[in-house]
Amino acid sequence: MPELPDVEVFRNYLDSTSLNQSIQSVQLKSLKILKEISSQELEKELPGRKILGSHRHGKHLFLRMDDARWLMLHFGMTGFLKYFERMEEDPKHDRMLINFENGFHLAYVCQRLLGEVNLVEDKDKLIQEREMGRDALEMDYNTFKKIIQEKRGSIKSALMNQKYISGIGNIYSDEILFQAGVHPKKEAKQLGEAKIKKIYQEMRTVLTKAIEYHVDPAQFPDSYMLPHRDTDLRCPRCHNSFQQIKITGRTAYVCPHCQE
DNA sequence: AGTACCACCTGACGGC
DNA sequence: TGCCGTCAGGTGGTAC
Repeated sequence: MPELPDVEVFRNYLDSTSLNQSIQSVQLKSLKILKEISSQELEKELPGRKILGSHRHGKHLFLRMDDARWLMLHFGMTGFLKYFERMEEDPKHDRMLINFENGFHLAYVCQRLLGEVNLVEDKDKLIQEREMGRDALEMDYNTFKKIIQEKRGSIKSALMNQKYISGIGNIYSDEILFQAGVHPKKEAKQLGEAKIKKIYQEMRTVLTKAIEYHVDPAQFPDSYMLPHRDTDLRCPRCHNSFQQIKITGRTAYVCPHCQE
């Protein structure tokens, strides 16, 4: 799931459930989601603290703790959050459990263990150290244009490169390019200014709308690719079949008739 | 600076 | 029922 819109939905979910509550205890159930920090440190440092707010950068979620540190969550390909009271509701692949003093629990769930949890003093320093690009929804047009014009390779891999633009993954890059009528294999450098502008506008529209629809494909307009990806595999415009091609190892869906 | 390929992981699905 | 290959909305390393 977790591209920019998914993580924004997680953020809203967290904000409406888990803020300003004292943490009683924390359990790490898998060490594989930890890269820079030990389970002992998390289990020792978080109890007694509260989450005061949240910030999203691309696909990363940062939770601001009341000691000014940041709990960083990345969701890999299969992660999400769940807030619940009864332990029977604890999801199957819970990897970290935050137990609040009010009796509720927040689970960080990550089936394939490709996500990461970390606790840092300075989130901006981490963003810089890990060379994360500007968040896709925070990026102005001129910066976007410069990035696209300077990149070699396909427009799809340019959009998905987190080092330049943070937040867009396989699904939403397909959707943005479908809406813009641009073929994902098109060389970024060869795009004219009108097309770059169109892609930029569609990037904003698609990501914003996806958040509004709570990333639920059933709520997307029929004119979007997403609802058709897992069903009829047909282009809602021309009704021809979507083609599946490989671009830098990922499966891209494309309508050869509507995208050039 | 690109791409191709592998690795990290778990699990679902189709073919035999 | 079981085994096997393949694939999955992410990312990082390596070789070319």
